[in-house]
Amino acid sequence: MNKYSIGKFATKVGLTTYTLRYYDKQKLIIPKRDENNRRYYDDEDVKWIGFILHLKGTGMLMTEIQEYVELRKQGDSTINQRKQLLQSVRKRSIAEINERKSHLKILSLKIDWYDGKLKYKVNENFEEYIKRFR
Amino acid sequence: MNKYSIGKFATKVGLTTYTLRYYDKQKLIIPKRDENNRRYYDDEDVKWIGFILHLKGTGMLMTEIQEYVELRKQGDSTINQRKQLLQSVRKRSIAEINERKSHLKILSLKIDWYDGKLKYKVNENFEEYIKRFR
DNA sequence: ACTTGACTTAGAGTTAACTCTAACTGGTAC
DNA sequence: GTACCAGTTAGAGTTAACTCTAAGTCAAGT
Repeated sequence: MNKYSIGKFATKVGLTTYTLRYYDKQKLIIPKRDENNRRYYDDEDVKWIGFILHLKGTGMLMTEIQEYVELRKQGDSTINQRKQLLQSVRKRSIAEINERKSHLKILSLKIDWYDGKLKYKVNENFEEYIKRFR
Repeated sequence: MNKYSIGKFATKVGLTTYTLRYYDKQKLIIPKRDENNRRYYDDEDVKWIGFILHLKGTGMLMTEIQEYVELRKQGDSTINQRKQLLQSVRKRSIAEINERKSHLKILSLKIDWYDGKLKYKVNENFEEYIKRFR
């Protein structure tokens, strides 16, 4: 099994040693220690941090990930709870994406409207323009 | 033309008076003043704050909105610059959505994997499971 | 021997966008 | 006449997630 010092691991996963010590303190990922009390990470940790980064990428908060870690530590009896936790994050994340998309649509319409002004010298105001779409 | 005090306007647009004074200070939306130096907002401001909130909703930063405001103040000669600014925000926002979606896909797969464990007592590990999709 | 990289605790600084408090003034409505 | 809403400046506090510094120790590698 490969062993990585905090520095090597940081490079491998694209984080800084500061962040990793911070995650350790926050109990997101707690590495083992060698005989000199130095942290070392293994390939399981590579998988685990990878998954954590996916969770973060969905907008899951650190406190929620901590909760997830707690449940995980308790073993298979908490699988249903973990699933529910992820489902609620999923729901929220999808809602956030949809909201952002709807704002993005307005922004896109504004760009189109500018295009109309620039290319065809259209002079309808944006509020009227926007009504004709959506 | 309707006039709104800061309090009425705050209620109307769903912000607080603190936030509106902050936006004033930040030059996002600068209302007119009455004879007693009190801010008042009109229907143009309603439209404008609405648009600002759409911009914010796309993830556009306040500094970028300030830049946009600056250009707008300079009149029609800056339309092309404004369009370009919005296009760059649009591009970034779409990229962020796509990234979030890709993380969300992994999270969804994990939920499905939990389902397999719970309903069908499947025992394949997640890393193997995940390889079969995407 | 010396550099490098690890360790510790404790706490300060950063970023973005608010959010609120203090302490005071002043016009409007009931 | 008093409550209410507005105004001001200045600055502190909040949230999330880092990010970095200080000041010191300790062990391995060249």
